[in-house]
Amino acid sequence: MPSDRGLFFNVVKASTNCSGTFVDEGRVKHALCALQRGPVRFQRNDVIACQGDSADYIFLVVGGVVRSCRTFINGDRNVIAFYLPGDLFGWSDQRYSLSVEAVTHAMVMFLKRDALISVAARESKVARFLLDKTTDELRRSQEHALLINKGAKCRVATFLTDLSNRLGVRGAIDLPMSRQDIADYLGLTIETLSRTITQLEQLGLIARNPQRALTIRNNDALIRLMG
Amino acid sequence: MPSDRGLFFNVVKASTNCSGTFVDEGRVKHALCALQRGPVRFQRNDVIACQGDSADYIFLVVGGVVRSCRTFINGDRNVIAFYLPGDLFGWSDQRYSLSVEAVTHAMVMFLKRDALISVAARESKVARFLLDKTTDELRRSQEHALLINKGAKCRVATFLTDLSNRLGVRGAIDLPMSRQDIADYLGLTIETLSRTITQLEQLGLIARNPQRALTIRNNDALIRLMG
DNA sequence: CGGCAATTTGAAGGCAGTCAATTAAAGTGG
DNA sequence: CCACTTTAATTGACTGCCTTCAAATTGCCG
Repeated sequence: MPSDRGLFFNVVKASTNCSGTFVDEGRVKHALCALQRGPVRFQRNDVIACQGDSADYIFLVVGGVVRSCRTFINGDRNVIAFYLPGDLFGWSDQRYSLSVEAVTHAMVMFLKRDALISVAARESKVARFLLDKTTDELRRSQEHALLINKGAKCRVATFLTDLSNRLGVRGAIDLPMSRQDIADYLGLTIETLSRTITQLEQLGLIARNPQRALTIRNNDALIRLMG
Repeated sequence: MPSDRGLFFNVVKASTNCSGTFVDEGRVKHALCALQRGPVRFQRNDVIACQGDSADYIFLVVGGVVRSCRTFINGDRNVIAFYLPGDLFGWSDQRYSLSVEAVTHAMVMFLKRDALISVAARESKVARFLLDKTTDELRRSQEHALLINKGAKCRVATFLTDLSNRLGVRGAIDLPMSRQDIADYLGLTIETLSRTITQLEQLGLIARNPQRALTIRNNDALIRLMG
């Protein structure tokens, strides 16, 4: 793992996939170092940022899994997205409209938004990085909105397939998040989620493992369920 | 209305809200002119871009209303978003994952994506403009995903409130889109949508007008329904 | 081993969907 | 301008999926 100092620079550099193309690597590195705070460690379910807080920072996940969600006055909660290492998010003006919380133990880097934008104004590689990350998240969000109109089996099948892709694992998926997290993300109750998982198990598409892990037994059938 | 030539430049300039801050206005204008095609006129329900097409262009709505949607093999359709004049959208790599269609007669400007990105690399104002538009759309998309988990009355109330805000009208809203469009956007059937509108009417929150127009009679109660 | 939280399973109810019919509105041709 | 056709929108009756409420089970951590 790289040193914390310059970590964000390394992420940008790796992401833009073009070593040595910064006009002045030292200067860029220095600028990015100056605006980064952390990474900060968080425990499971810690609140990283709260809806309503002044939106001064953009977040970069360095380790673990993070969720962004909204909690309503009646206690209902919706999870908007899960973020994995390398994900950059948290664009708001004025105040956060969503809370950010640690799903697992997590390491998160805080990037001062204004400073980040002014670095982007000088360094087109950084600007490009921000745009790429944001369009990625937009695509994800749109797919998420589409997903919520489907039946429970499709939602769960899609969730499991996407997650195993994002985690880069084949076969056994060690679910980082609770049933409640998944249910709130998929717009289901935990009961319906649990029943749906049971159905997929009985159909032979997946198997339950110890801990929270699941094994995909019939990937093709799972993908077919996604429609 | 401004001349078509340099239209995109004028949009960027107006949006960045800082006249005279481009280092070389003439050069920037020339660069932006070179990458823009159109605006092109479309009739109601015309397909502007089709899911699966090579994603070479970004779209800027100049007039009318546009929708982006996905149609599934079984014929189901979901509307992801409606775009109004000034909205910029269509980020995909390789191929569009959504179709873009005219809701009303519409004028759309086509911006070559690669050219746009390379202009953005040289002009930080343009890069900032792209990032702002994209984060705006991301916020909208996330709110949309949240909306679909709510009851029908809340969805419709939120839709009407948001639309009247975006259109900048008070009282009477001349709905630009069909019931089917709205239903597909809200994740409801047209029957449920129709019944819900009737309910809101009977509650005295809205009134039906000739054409497709609606009048908001009790804005506070409508906002209360949004939760 | 005991206690608490998370998950699973069961039974009953509600909200939106489906199927079908009616009404209203928009487009066409005489 | 009106009769006719076609499409969009509304209304009704019934079904089904997911939710709600409740209980049992499992798993985790002291």
